[in-house]
Amino acid sequence: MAEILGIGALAKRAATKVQTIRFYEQEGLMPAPARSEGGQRRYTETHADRLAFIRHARELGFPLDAIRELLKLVDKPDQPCAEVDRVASDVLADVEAKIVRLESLRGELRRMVRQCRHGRVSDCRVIKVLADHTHSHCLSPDHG
Amino acid sequence: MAEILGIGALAKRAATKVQTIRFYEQEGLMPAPARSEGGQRRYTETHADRLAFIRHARELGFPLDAIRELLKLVDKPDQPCAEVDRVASDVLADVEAKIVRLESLRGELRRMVRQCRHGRVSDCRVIKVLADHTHSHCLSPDHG
DNA sequence: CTACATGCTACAGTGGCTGTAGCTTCAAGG
DNA sequence: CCTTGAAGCTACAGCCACTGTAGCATGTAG
Repeated sequence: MAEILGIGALAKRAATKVQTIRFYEQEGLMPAPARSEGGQRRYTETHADRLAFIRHARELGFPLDAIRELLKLVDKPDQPCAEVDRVASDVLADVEAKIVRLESLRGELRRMVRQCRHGRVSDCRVIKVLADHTHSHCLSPDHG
Repeated sequence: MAEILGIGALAKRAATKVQTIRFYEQEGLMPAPARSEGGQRRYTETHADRLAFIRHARELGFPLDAIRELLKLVDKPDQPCAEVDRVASDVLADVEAKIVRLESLRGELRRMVRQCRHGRVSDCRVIKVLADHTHSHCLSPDHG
């Protein structure tokens, strides 16, 4: 154990790109690792764990700012986890809001596409709906 | 009728920012309008209609490239509208794919937040799930 | 004629990477 | 030991669709 990893090996483990790891370091999400004599980054298991944490959080929709906050909290393990809960709940609320909006868009788009009679552009329902500045075709006009 | 609009008035009508209109002109979505003696943009109803079309399409999730394509098609009203239909269907498919992904994320996040026992950070389920590199807590590990 | 609002261009910043150019270093084979 | 090719380095541009800012010029109402 206590394996030493080059940036490429670390990237492969976390299924990321090399540049992404350097970007996280630049952004303060990953700590600057030791360097070889020639100046190349040398990582440990600790780094691999941290990168896995970041990637998993990203996959779940946490923005980098939220992840930064979580990483700070992880270093204070005796504090209550209310803050952690809040960060996760914020991300959840954000995801839920996005779903609501996208479902509304899906409805409008489906109706548009369904009404298309496959005639000429001049008669196309899709074009007509899009050109309709009054939004009178829309079920809810607040998709803006 | 045939009202002449300054860029501010046009922006207000379309509920956009002034800069957005200039950006659309730069991107070739809005035609360059006439200018006043002093060099300020002077718009007509035609411009207002075109901007409304662009905004409505944007609200429905059409990317600018798709809108560019639609605007070209609008200028050929005698062609069949299969292309229009395809562009709209692509956007719909994109929206549907995003919904599927977000619903999966919502599931993971809800389970994470629900399992939080509101104790110490060191025991926090949210942190544990995120730190779990094996994704064994996840219903579907392919949220990446 | 004087304010003050509006408009102009040009450019930087957003988020989260990704790609490129032009170098240097590393590791394996001969 | 030497070469070769992969991998790494820094620094910067690009993606999308805007948004904001700086530093001026113009337009309009009183």
